[in-house]
Amino acid sequence: MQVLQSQVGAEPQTTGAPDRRIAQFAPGAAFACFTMCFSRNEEIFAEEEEADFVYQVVSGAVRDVRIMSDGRRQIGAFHLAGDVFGLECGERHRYSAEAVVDSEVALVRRSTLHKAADADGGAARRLWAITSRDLQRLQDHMLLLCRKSAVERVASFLVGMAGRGVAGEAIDLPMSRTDIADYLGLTIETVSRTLTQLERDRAISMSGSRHIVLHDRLFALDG
Amino acid sequence: MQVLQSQVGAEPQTTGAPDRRIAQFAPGAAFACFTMCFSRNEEIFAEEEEADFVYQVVSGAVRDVRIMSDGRRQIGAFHLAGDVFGLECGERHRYSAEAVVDSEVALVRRSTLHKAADADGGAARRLWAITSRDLQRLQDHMLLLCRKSAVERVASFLVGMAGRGVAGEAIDLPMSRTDIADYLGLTIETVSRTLTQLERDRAISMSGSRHIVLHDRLFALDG
DNA sequence: CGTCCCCTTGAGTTATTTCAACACTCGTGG
DNA sequence: CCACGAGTGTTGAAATAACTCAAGGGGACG
Repeated sequence: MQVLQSQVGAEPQTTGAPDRRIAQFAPGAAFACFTMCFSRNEEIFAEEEEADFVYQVVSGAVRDVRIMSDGRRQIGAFHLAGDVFGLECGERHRYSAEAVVDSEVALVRRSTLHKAADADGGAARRLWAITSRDLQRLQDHMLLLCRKSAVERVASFLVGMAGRGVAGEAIDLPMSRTDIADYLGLTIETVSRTLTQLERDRAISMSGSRHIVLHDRLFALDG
Repeated sequence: MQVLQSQVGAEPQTTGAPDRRIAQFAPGAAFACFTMCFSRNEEIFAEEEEADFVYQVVSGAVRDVRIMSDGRRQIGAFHLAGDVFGLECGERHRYSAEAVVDSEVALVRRSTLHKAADADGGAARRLWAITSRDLQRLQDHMLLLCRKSAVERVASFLVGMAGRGVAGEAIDLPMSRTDIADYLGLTIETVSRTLTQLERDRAISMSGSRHIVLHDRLFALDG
């Protein structure tokens, strides 16, 4: 997956050391950007913060987080290499974003995008398409949270992750059980037990808690 | 709330009898439209159907519905007078829409909107803003489905509905318990029991199953 | 070698669901 | 006017999926 033009030689740098490049958000939507590196669990932007930038994962993984006043946490999405995140039509971010593992991220100024959108209907429509795709993903995820069992949630999650990586049944999960639980609306114990059960049922194989091979029968469990 | 310009004299008509008007989607976003009436439980458009039109509720209420192959149902949103729904960036609808009660709906051709968007960045951005607002509502709703208890879900729902109607603590719920349950990710029994409990706790008063008066303490339960 | 973090597993608890019965409203038709 | 049935909402009792609490395992790292 080509994320950045002239990506050759893009090595992770220390936080705050920018490097000018071009971010390719979609076919026909390229923008001047610079890149930054964030270490594991570092916050990329905060909820309610001014949305001065739009982001794209170059390498690593990012999570969208919302926290309730009493500490209950929800993860709205995971972003992998190539994914755009933090794109807001309004003035402020509505969730915070954190690096799941050490990650490199491309930043584009929001003003750049909005200027392009105001000048050119085609550019505006491409931004709209990105938001629209996010909306669709959320709708699918809402159905999961609304009506699926724990086994179905975990199965859907694994199948979804498999569909995003390189083809093949083996996947690497960069995120912790806690992250998965807060994404699926379960507890870490339930996630852990469910994975164990899927392995007992020969729907998956695990080697280490983050490397999982999916078997055919798993797809039947993805409600 | 002004929904249609020259709305005076807009009487419900039989399904399929169009009437040319102007739909005011947002400040600065007005489009030629016609109106149609749908009776209770009638389908307005189906999942996967070509998205030839965009809709706005004139009167009544509309629900977005998704159904799983085994019959499990989810309601993604309720739309009341003034709300725009069925706006897609892609070619097809991703959920079906049904009238909750007898409703009048304004229709705008999708091609009209897309032409306006391609020609004018400002128009495109206003469409983007509508989708972005939907996205925000979905994010809030996801947090509810992910982490809130039954009491919190029902309380949030009531407070949310109250915020959409005319000011005041009294609200009319046009939708059935089944609709509420499928919106909140609960069963009808749990919704019913929770409402009864809220009334016992003097957080609400009910007169008939669809007319509810909210008391101050309810807002504390809205997690 | 000890500590920290994360994951797993077990046992007991609980919120919510499931199943079943009953109440209420509203047309329709005798 | 009342009987009837369909549709909708409420309530109770039992079942269960998922949660909570608690303990232990294993790898990474100083």
